[in-house]
Amino acid sequence: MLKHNNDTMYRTNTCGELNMNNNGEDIILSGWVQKSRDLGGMTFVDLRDRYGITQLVFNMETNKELCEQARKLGREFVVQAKGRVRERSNKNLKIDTGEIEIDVTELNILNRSEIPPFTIEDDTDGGEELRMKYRYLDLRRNTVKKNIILRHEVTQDTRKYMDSIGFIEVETPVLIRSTPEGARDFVVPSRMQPGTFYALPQSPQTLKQLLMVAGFDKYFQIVKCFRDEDLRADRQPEFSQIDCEMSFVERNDILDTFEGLAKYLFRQRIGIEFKEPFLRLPYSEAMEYYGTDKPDLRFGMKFKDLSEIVKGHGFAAFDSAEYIGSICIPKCSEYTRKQLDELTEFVKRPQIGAKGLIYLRYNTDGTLKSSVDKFYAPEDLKPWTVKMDANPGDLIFILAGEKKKTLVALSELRLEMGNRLGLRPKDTFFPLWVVDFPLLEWDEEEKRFYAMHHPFTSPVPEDLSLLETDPGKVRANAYDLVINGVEIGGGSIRIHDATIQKLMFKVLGFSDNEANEQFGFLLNAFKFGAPPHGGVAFGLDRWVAMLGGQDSIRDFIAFPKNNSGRDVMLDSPAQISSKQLEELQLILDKTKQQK
RNA sequence: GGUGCGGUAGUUCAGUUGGUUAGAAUAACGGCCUGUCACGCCGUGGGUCGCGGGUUCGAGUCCCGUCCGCACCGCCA
Repeated sequence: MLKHNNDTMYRTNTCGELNMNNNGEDIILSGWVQKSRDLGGMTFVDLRDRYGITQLVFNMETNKELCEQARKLGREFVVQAKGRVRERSNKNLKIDTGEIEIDVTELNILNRSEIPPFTIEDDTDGGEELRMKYRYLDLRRNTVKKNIILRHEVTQDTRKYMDSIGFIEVETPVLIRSTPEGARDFVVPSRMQPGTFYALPQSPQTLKQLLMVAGFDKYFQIVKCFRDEDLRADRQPEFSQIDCEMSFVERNDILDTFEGLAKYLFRQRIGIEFKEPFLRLPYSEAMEYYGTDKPDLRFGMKFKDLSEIVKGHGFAAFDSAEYIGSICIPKCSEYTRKQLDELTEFVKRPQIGAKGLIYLRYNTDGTLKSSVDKFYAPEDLKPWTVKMDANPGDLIFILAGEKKKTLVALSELRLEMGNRLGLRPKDTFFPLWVVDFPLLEWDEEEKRFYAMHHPFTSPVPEDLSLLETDPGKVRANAYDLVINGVEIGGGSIRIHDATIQKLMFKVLGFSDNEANEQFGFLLNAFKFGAPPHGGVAFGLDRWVAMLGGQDSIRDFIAFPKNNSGRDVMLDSPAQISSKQLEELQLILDKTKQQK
């Protein structure tokens, strides 16, 4: 190790590591001024860096000049302090370095700072917009900093684990070609071939399949993906995936392999051990019992269909309904009229769109009280409680209507009740695989099938014969990893047979020519010995946010975009010069621009 | 593309039925203070009420438009 001359050295230690073991040592610290407390005769300065905070002390009696210098320090000044570690007379046990302080003998201002627009503290006074504009200041805050560090740890763990089981990381290009299926592409104009465009990958899907053809039988990559669609708290236009693909595997090989990764990350990062294999729930059951393809199974409230029991009593909303779904809320029979009205309003909101909410109180004394007593005598209501396995003290909610919509509404109601009853704690995790998704989805507007996952997804073998006769019934050999109601990742066994791939394109309405034009490179590759293969991709941002106990992925990305896809710090996207436009042979349609 | 909520001091917010000089906290600045760690006390400065238009004797407040932010629906294979 090089020996440094202390006169030329910025620091000997960080602001997070000194304690009583260092008592009496001469040290140098560099960092930012978090706060100073001027008591007249003496001044305390909290010096902060990535590692923590150390208190500097200045005393009027021992060094008047230095103390006055310290008084002039502003927040976020970058300073270097030389001095000696000593025990505090008043210890602060809230911080790691709270037993010691630095008796400063020399103070150097390395850089000054303007007054920051918000406080650099865990509980900042800054609003979201301001924090994003000054993201480099926001990142100095503990809460955001530790999220970014967590992300680092998760990516390191992932690389370590994947390497240990024989996967190799391969980088795939970012400038590729646009494909018509799926999300809207981000597009980059080509200068050398004016009038043509690259597209940024929505995922390296086809490229990783080509790597399988190339014989790299276990591939992974932590990779940026791009989708030009509207944003949400858990959706950014550029995001990162842990992208994986394997050859000579069937579905269960993949699920087992990546269950291993999931368990490893939970164990390493938050010390949670999953001993049992993850539940594997067919899509059809997820929809029937939870009304969603990403159920939160931290709590029950499974749906049941009451159609057979409740129809035929003259209550039109039930008698005319395609589906009558019900959930049982434990121990809520005492819900007030106001609470029930609130929940009725909740399900009637336009986003949910239920017509109304029927309730049945199963009182603790065994009596029954429903909002449809006019149509049902108590003895008619009794079978409801039996069907729902309800106990005295429970509350039963019923929604009726068109099946698809009602399931969605019931799902929202279930989650709302889960929230209200505190059944969705941040430190509890219920992972599961949802399997056997439908292969295709019918688009009523375009009158054609779309691939639910993507066009390279293999049907489950026993449904293959249906592909030409009844495509809507075909199940895909596809799976999602769902944790706490969040889709963390998904994948499938791919088609590796050129004939089936062609058939798939045909079902999707591609002519041979169109298929060749868009995906010829893949179909060609399949002529040269494509191994059976499949894979999965995990949303890194969502996974890290989940481990960090938050819903929004924004604070787990160093420089995220805002709700409208803008980077308010860089002020991007932005206009480009007319020279740039000329080079690209692009002309803007001024009539369509607002400014 | 749509729905809801919001935009007032550097910052976070309050501002009643439309009515006199738009407030609080915090931050900043000045003064006092020798064990603070949300230090304390005294004082000072600080406003394009997002922007444009309208109604009115009078608009932060009501109306219309617009921009920006957040959440959601559509969208996201």
